[in-house]
Amino acid sequence: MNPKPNRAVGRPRKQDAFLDPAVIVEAAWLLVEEDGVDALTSRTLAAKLGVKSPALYWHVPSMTALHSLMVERMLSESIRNPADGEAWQDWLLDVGRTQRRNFLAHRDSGRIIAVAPPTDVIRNQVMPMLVAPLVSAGASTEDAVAAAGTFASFILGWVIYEQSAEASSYIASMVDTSTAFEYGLAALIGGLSQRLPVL
Amino acid sequence: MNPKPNRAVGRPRKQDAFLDPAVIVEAAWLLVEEDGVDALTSRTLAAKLGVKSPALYWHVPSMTALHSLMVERMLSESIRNPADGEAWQDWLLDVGRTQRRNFLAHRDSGRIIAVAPPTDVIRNQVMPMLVAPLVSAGASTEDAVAAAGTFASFILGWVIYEQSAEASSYIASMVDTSTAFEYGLAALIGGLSQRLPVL
DNA sequence: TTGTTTATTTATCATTGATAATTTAGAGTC
DNA sequence: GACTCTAAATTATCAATGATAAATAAACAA
Repeated sequence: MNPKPNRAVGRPRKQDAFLDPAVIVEAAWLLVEEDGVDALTSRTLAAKLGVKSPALYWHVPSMTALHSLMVERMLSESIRNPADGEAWQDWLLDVGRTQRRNFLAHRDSGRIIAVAPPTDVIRNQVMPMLVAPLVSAGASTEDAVAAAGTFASFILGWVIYEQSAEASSYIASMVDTSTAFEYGLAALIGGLSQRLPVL
Repeated sequence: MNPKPNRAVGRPRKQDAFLDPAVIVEAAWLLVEEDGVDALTSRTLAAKLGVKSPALYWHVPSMTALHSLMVERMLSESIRNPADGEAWQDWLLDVGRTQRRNFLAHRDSGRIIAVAPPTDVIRNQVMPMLVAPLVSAGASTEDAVAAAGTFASFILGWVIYEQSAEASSYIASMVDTSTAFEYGLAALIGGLSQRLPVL
């Protein structure tokens, strides 16, 4: 249950805890998924890893930095390049669905994204993966960045509301949430298609 | 400087502090705008009001509830009904600009929205003000709620990114942020226009 | 064997949200 | 005017939290 992988060469330590940032991030998501983000404290997380809380600070500089790493991990798993010959609209539609699904699979992820500064990986790898296909399709950098930002904003905002118990029960009392998301996603991509002089 | 309005009838008290939720919310926004949301603690807020922190709990049940009231206040000031004969597209465009402007005028408001459960006022007054004009224009309830949710999600997500120093400096290094917002807002409303079978 | 580096623990802080117990001052009644 | 009642604050106090310093132990190098 506790992530205690094979001890690597040259690594030390008393018991076989063997921490590193990836292991900590993994455990952090597990903890959040079980008990919610308010239960994610340095002590509860350390306990889950069979360790005392100051040990975490050897590997991760702060709780905020950990939040950023958690987001980095989730985002990296939620983006892909278009397949050969895949229209950017189809690709973006699929990425939107994937992102919503993955974000919802990580409890409270919207709140965590909202407070976590983006890491270098997010800025230099993840975001470019969203922008580049639009540029490749013929959009200007300005338009592509605006479109990607619009898309990312919609997904983030949507998931925040959907993950809020009060907000989502309110929405769900009137519409099917997934249907509404599909509606919004299709509208957004449709609107972008009108504006981006590409395809 | 400190909000200490005219003492109302029947109200007590030693010095002339005279607290109530509205005064507390006002002071909370001032504090956040000066020092950021991380500086908003029960003690700093109480100090700003010339009071000790437990006094706040007589008027507001918790810090989270205060966040919700702060959001309620800001949202209430960021929505209006369409004017007579105003097309819903024009109205929604203006509301989008107003919301972005007001949200940005309240430092860290995106983060606060993300963690604050919606109040009854938000659910029963603010959101309906966004949905009703679309229904009036002929949309089904389902479509109107989906469209309003999409709109609100975009605004929230956008402001969260724009208020994040790291995220917005990254965006601003490539595009003019306001231009990009206009682009996204126009695209979204254009996409909704295509889908909502209304004029 | 001794010393160095890496990773962890113990001990400790200041800050925070929140509550209990206490106190003070208007308002209403007589 | 004295007496009470209640609204609204204060003082005192907690447990939880993020974080750091100091001590410690295991692996490795010499």
